[in-house]
Amino acid sequence: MRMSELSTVTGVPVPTLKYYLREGLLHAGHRQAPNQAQYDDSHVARVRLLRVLREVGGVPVARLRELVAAVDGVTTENIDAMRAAAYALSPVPPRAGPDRQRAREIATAVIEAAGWARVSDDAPDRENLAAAIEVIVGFGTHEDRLSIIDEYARVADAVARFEVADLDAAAPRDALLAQLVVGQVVFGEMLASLRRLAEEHHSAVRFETE
Amino acid sequence: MRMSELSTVTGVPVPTLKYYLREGLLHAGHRQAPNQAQYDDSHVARVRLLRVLREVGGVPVARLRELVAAVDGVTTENIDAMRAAAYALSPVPPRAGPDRQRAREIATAVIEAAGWARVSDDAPDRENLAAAIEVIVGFGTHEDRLSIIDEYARVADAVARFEVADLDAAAPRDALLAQLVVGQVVFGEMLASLRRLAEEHHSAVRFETE
DNA sequence: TCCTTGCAGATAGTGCTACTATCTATTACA
DNA sequence: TGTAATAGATAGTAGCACTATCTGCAAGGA
Repeated sequence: MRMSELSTVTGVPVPTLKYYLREGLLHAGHRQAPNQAQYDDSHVARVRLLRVLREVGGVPVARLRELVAAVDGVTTENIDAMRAAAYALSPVPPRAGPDRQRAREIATAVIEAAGWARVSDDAPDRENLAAAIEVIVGFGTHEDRLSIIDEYARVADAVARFEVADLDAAAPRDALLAQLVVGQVVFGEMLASLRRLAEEHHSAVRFETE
Repeated sequence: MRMSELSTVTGVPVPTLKYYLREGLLHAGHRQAPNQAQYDDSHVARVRLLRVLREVGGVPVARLRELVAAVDGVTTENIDAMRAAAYALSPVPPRAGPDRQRAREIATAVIEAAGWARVSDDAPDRENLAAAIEVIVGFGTHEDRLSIIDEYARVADAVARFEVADLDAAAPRDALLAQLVVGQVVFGEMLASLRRLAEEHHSAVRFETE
């Protein structure tokens, strides 16, 4: 198919497709002449993945680039590509405050308590977790808030267990990673929405009846 | 205190404070001369709230304006201010695809099944939830993925229940909202990090041992 | 064959957001 | 007294994600 057809099929304007090509987010079409190229289903799939990540996941284009590099890497094992994709979805942790070191220790303890032995030492979410814990520790006077973290970890474990089990191991890597990434982003957004809805309900119950 | 002191106390540059004044996010100081005004603790609290919302919550300034209107409204109840804060934290839903209507019906059913009767009809997260469901339905062939949504809702319910119980109802409104926002955002980030860590562990277990 | 349409590649421009800088006239305070 | 700070107004900036325009060339129907 030609670019205009790719555009109509995906609903993405031609200039935007060109932009994605320039940015290396979309692989070039099969060149047939200096100014002619053919696109196929792999392009359609890639564009759809990019749009889901941008629109649903709010992933910035710079992140998409790293992520796409992981998806396209031919030399790495599946697990390495998946790890790279997962890392690309981690936000940049906020700058450390005075309690960060202590928070890091708590984070390590939480990960150990959850039994996540296969998490690598340089996983960026170790730092993100520490950053969140630092804020929680620094904000309230309640030390007992920390007891809830292991509870959260159990919840996360159950969710992740389901999602990983749901992956289709036989799928080609593109599809496998797309499934992982879409699962992470979309299910993550869904959980966030559900959480806000639940909070609206419970705060209404609490503050309207007092 | 004068503006420069407000600036050093909050860590926000003077031009930014002036910007917030212009935008109506920060109430004017107590005027003592045509070019002199005094600021007090209420200004410090407000600036802190604004920064928490912007930096931690990523709330756009346009949203802050709505939120501040709710906070400052003298006639509104706490619950209205809290609802406004919660709405400000909801992302703008992606544009609807062909399955959105069906997704909306599923979303409504999920909310009902969870027992969240106090969620208002115009809660933006109804649409966000529908958007996420639409992607899930549209992406995979598995219809049985939908069964997990109620599971997620139960998790969200437990989390929200804890967080709302932890709020200090006696605190001044700016502080109460800051607490709500920090709770929502930070606990949300923490849960997301834990989720990615758990996914790394479980996918390592699954894909390295196969 | 002509001629309209589409294409690739390059460069430049747009719209939005959240500040940031500069200017003027005035005031505080060491 | 004079330096620094202030309010208010206006203009400028940086980053992001596109979007528009231009050039030379190719494709495919009339």
